[in-house]
Amino acid sequence: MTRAALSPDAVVDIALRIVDEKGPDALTLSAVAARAGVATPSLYKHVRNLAELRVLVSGRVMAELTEVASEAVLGRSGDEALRALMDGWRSYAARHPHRYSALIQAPRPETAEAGNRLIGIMLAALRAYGLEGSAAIHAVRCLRAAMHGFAVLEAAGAFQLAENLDESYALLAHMVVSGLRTPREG
Amino acid sequence: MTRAALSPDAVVDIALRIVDEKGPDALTLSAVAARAGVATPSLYKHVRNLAELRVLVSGRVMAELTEVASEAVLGRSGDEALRALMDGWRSYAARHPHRYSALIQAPRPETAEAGNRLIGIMLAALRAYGLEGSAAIHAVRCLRAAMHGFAVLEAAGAFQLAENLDESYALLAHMVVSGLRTPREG
DNA sequence: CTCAGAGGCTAATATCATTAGCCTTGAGGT
DNA sequence: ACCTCAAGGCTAATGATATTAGCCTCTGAG
Repeated sequence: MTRAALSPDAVVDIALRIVDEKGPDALTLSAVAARAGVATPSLYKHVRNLAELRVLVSGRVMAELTEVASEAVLGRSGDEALRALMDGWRSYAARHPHRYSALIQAPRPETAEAGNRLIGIMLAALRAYGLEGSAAIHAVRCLRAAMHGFAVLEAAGAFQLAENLDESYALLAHMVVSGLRTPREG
Repeated sequence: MTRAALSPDAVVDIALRIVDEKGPDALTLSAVAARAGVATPSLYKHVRNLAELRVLVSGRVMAELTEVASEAVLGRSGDEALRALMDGWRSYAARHPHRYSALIQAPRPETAEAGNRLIGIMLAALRAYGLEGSAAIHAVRCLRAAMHGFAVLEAAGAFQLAENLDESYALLAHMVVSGLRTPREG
């Protein structure tokens, strides 16, 4: 390494700080360069372009979320594991709303393995429900939709009323659990 | 009206067409002006700026969604109403994925009444479950999170596996219904 | 027939992203 | 001790885009 200086990871670090402070829309190469104390074009030595930087940021967020999720599930099973996963997920999103909003949902090869790991954790959290094959996939999708939907709306400040959000989320968790336990008619 | 020409509504129409065809990120004043056959600055005679245009677009989408939702709930009640609402919601999002992605969740005064109407419809769809006060609010939040989460992920192409999406969504609906019907342990 | 204003236009400015091409420095081989 | 070369910075230049200012021209109301 010819110089101390920047590196792709360092650029992503700075990007994350900007996202946290001013939201995903404020993530611009100019802003990153300014913080790095470097001219904008210099960043291209570390990152292909803005689009790629966004993907890298998203990947980092996904990794953090995976960390949180995996810790939540560790040593638990059944409803407890599921609730812990859901709580961890929401709490991460609530702690870092901008960062969570920077998550790119459209599948990208660069974040494919991180995404798969995350899905693996959800599958693990559902293991106790004895879902087979496709049933497990459907369950993961629903779990993901529920968690993500709530997280997005909460991060956007879309829940305006005074009612306690923890209670709302507890109901959401109850829906997931009872939906998995209750047999489906016809 | 001094001229046939443009109008705020016409501008939004064009904006919607662009969003539909190329996604929300392609919505730019240049693009709108080009389609309108007008110089970019002329648009400022009809719309305050790009941010406002986005809000107007979002308002239009919200109104359409309200229309779909209200039609779905009309003449139905109980599980049937809830499922019809959910199906209508998802089908709108699937039919117009870009448009759906252009929905702004952060509450804005300009779209407040449209949002309230939408929430009113969700409340109506839940009426048969006999929820009182706060309980109804929590239920609406969960319903909204579930529908929105699934719609966002589906629109983004986040569900990669081959499993049938209708089935996944049916499970989600089942979760909501059974969560509302099943009593919650303490 | 007049005239005010709605609605277009051009010119100008600022911010970004991105590319091209140059320069310096330090790590390693000789 | 040198030499070289590439990594990593830099400046200059280009091209979108948004936005503002200020001008011009119909058109419809009086």
